[in-house]
Amino acid sequence: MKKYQPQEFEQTWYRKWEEAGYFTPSGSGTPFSIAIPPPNVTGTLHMGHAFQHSLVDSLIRYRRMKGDQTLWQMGTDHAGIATQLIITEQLAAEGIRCIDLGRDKFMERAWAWKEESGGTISSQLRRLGASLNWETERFTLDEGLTRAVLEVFVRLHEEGLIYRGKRLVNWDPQLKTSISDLEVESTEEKGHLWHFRYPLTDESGEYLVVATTRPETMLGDSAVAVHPDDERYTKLVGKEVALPLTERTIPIIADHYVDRDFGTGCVKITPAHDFNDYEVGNRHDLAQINIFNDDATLAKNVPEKYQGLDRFEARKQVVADLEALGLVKKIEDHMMAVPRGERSGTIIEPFLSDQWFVNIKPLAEPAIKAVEDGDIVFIPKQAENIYFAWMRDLQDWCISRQQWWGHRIPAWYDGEGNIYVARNEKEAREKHNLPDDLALAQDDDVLDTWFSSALWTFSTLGWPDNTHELETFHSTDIMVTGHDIISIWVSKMIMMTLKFIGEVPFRKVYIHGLITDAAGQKMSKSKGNGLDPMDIIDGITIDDLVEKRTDNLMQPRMATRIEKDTRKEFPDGIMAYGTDPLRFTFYSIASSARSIRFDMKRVEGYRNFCNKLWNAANFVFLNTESLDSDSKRTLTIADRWIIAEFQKTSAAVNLAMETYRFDLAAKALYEFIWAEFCDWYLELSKPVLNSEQATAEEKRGAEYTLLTILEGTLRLAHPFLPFTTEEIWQHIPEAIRGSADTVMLQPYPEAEDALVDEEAIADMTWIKEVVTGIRNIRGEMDISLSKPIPVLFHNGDERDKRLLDSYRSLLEFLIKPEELTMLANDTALPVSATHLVGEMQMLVPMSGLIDKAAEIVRLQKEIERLTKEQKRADGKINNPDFIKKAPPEVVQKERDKLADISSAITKLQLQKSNIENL
RNA sequence: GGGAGUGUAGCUCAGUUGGUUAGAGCAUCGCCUCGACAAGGCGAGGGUCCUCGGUUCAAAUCCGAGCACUCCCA
Repeated sequence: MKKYQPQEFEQTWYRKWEEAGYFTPSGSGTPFSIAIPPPNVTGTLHMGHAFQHSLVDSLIRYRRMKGDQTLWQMGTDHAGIATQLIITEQLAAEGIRCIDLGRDKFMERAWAWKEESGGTISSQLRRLGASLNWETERFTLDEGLTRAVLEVFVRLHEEGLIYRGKRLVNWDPQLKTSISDLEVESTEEKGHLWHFRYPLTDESGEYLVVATTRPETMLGDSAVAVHPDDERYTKLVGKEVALPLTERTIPIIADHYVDRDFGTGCVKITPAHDFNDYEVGNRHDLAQINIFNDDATLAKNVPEKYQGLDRFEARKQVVADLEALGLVKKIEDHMMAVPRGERSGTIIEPFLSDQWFVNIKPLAEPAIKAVEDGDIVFIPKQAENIYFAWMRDLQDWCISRQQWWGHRIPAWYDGEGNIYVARNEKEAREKHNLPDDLALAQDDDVLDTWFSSALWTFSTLGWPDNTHELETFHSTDIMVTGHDIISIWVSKMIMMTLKFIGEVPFRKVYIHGLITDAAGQKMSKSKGNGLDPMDIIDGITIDDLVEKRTDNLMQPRMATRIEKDTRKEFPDGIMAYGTDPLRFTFYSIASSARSIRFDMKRVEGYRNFCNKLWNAANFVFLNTESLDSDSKRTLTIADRWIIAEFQKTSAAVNLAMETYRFDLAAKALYEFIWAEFCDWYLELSKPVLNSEQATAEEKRGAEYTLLTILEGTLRLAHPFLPFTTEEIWQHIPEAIRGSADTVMLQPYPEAEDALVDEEAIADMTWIKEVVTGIRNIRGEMDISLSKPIPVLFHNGDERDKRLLDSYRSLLEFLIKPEELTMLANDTALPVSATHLVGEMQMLVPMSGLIDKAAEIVRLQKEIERLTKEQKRADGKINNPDFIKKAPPEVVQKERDKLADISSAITKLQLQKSNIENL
C-alpha cells in the first residue's frame, strides 16, 4: 500500500457497495430503520446535512453489522416555494412570465428541472458514504406519496379537522402566497416611531396621540385602545375619534393588551394588518378593514388618492398628508423587529385571506402524551422542553399556499361557491351526487410542503397500502435532526402518524447541535462564512472559495469584507482531506452542546489519524507476509495485553453507540488505535518479529495478533471510517478475515470478557512505567536514543525482579540501555538521575551524562508536586469526620496514597542531597 | 419581556452515579531522520474548572445568587 490518499479509493468503494446491493435491507434480523429527513430537492449538501447524515450512517452501519435488517430510507421533498422561485427566475431570464406560460406548462418545466438538477444532493450523499437504500428512493410529489397526501387531506376534512376560512396569515407580497410562521425571520432593523394626533369627535378640540411604526396602516384602523386601568384615559373610553385622512370615526376601547408605558399608552388598532390587533378586534367585534391587494399595493378600501400606491409610497404620502394637517406630533428613531420572508427577503404582511387550515388541538393532545409517556424519547432529554413548549401553544396550521408546484388541494367549487372535497373530481361528483354537467373548478392552491413531509415515515413505506415494508419497518427507530426542526416537522410527524397509523413515527429523536463557523457564527450565504462539505473532501483553492462565497450575494456590498475574512482564515484555500477525516471530525464534535464550532484544524488532525491507521496497517502487512497456517502459536505479554485492550475498546464503542455518544466512540477508537496499538503494541511486536531469539511460535503469535487486532479494529471503526477501513480490510489475508467481499457486512466486534487478561494488563502497566520513566530522564537530559545509557534498578521487590527478568529483552529494545542491572538492596548507589516505579528506584548514573543542575531542578519539581499531594492526603487522613463518614475503601485508598507519596519524597530528597553534595 | 443553553489550558472541547495527580486534540518549547508513519517519534511547559455563597467528611460535578456570552419565542 502506498501513501494514504482517500481520493483514490473512496468513490470506487461506494460504487461497488451500491452495485452489490449492500444498502438494501437483508437477512432476518431485527428490523432497524431510519427515515432520512428529506433534503430539499433544490438544495445542496450543507455542513448541517453532512453532520447529520454522518451520524445516521454510523448508526445504520453499526446496526447492519450487528445483524439487523437495516433500512435507511432515502427521499427528497419538493420544496414548494424554493423550487417555484427557481423556475420563475429561470423563466424571467428568458423573458417569460409565469402567468403567460400557464400552470400546466410551468409544471412541465418544473418537473424537467427536477429530473435534471434534483440529483445534486443524492450524488453528494454518495460522496459522504451514506449507506442509504436508493432502490426505494421517494419524492414527496411522486405518485405514491401524493396518494397518501390526498387520503390524509380527505379524511381530516371528513372529520372536520381541515377547514377553509378567512384568517390573518403571513403573506409574502412578492411571492403572493401565504407562508408559515417558521418561514418568517425577524430581523432587528432601524425604523421610526411616528406619533400621530387623532382628534376626538366631541368638539372638545382634544386629541389622542397614537404611536406607530407603520403609518400607512392607519388607513385600516378600526379603533384606538387604551389600558382599562389607565386613569389618564378612563373618561375617554366609549368616545370616538375622527380617523384622519378618512371619512371614518372609530371608537376608543379599553383592552388589557395595551402596554401603558409604551409610547403614549394609546394604541391604534388595525385588525386586518396586525396579529395582536386581530385578537383585539375579535374581542371587541371591530371591523376588519383590509387595505392591501395581494401585492401590498393599496386596495379600494382606502381613499382614492392612495389606491394603487405601493405600501412604502403610501407610507410617505400618509406622513406627508398628516404633516400638512398638523397631526404629526413627533418622529423618533426606533429599533424594531421586521419580519422578512425566508425565501424572498421581502417584508411580510399579516394579510386577511381565504385559506385552508388544520385544526391542530385534537391532533396535538395524543402527540404530547406520546412524549410524556416515553413512547418517544428525546436525546438529549432537555429537547423535550422545546417540543412541549411548542405543542402546548399551537395555532391552527395554515396549509394552503398560493403556488403551483406542490400537491394541489383536492377541493372543487361549483358556481355558487359550494366546496366539495374528495380524492378526485369523479369521486367528488359521486360523493355529493352532482350532475355530470355541473361545472366544477378545482382549488388553485397547493399544500404546504410540510404537509407531505409530516407523513414521511409511513408514506415512504407505501401507505395507504398495507405493505410489507410498512409492516416491517414502521415505527422507525430514530429520527436524527436539528432542534430548529422540532416545531416545523418533528411535531407534525408525531401528530399525523399517531392519527393515521396509530403508532409513533419513531421511538427516539436525536437532536444534534448547530454547526457554526470557527467564531461561533451561524453559517449563511449572506454572511459569507459558509463551508461546503464537498470542499473539505475535495479541496478548493482560495480564489475559488472567495468566488463561491461572494457570488450572487443579496447584499453585494458585503463582498469586500467576505473576501478579506476568507483570505485571512484560509490563506491557502482548503486541502483535499477526504470523506473519512471529515466524518470522523463530525463524530468527535457530536456532543450535546447546542452549537458546535467547526474547526478545520480538527479535520486535519483526523486526516493525520487516518494516515496513522493506514501506516500501521502497512506495517502489519509488511511484517506478516510470511504468515503460515501452522496453528502453534505463543502469545507474548504484549499480544495478550493488546487483545485485552481491544476488548475494552470494543465495549466502550458499543456502549457509546447504544447511548448515542458519537464523540465517546470516536475518542475510544482514536486512543486505542494511536496510543495503544501504534505507540505500544507495534513497537513491542518489533523485537519479536525481528529478533533471532524469538521462537517461531512467538513470531506466529505476533503475526497472528497483529492481523487479528487490525482486522477487528477495522470492523470496529467501519461505521465511522467506512472507506478507509474497507480499503485496508481488503488487504487482510482471507485466512484471517474470511472470504467475504466487504467489511461492511462483517459482524461488529463485541467485547469478550474472557480475553481481558488482567495479569497481562498489570505487567504491561509496569513495563510502560519503567519505559516512560527512563524516557523522561532521557528527554529532560537531552540524551538521544542513539546514545546507550546504563540503567540501574534498586530496591525492587520480588515482583519487580521477576518482571525485569521476564521482559528484559522488551525493555532493552524500548529503552536502548547500555545495560539493565538489578542491584542488591544493600548496594551503595552511584550519584544518579532517578525515577521511581512504586517502591523501586530506577537510576541513570550521572558520570558524564547528566547535568547536575538540571537533575536537581527535575527532582525539586517532582518533590514539590508530591509534597502538594501529600499535604492534601494528610489533611484528609487527619480529619476525623473523613475517617468516620467516608466509605472505608476511599479511606484506605487515601492512606495507601499517603504512604506511597511519603516514601517517594524521602527517596527523592535523599537523591537530591546526594547530588547537591557531589 | 418569556424560555433554554453555555462558561474547564493560548484555541476547540471531553470530564458518566460527588472521591481522578482535572484530561485530549491543536498551538507552544526542547530533543530525534531509529526500516510503518515528519500528515511522524520521544519528552516538557501551560488550569482562580466564570464569581460569590451554600450542602457535604469530600464539589469542575449538587443547590442558590450574580456576571458574561449564545440561541429560541414574543
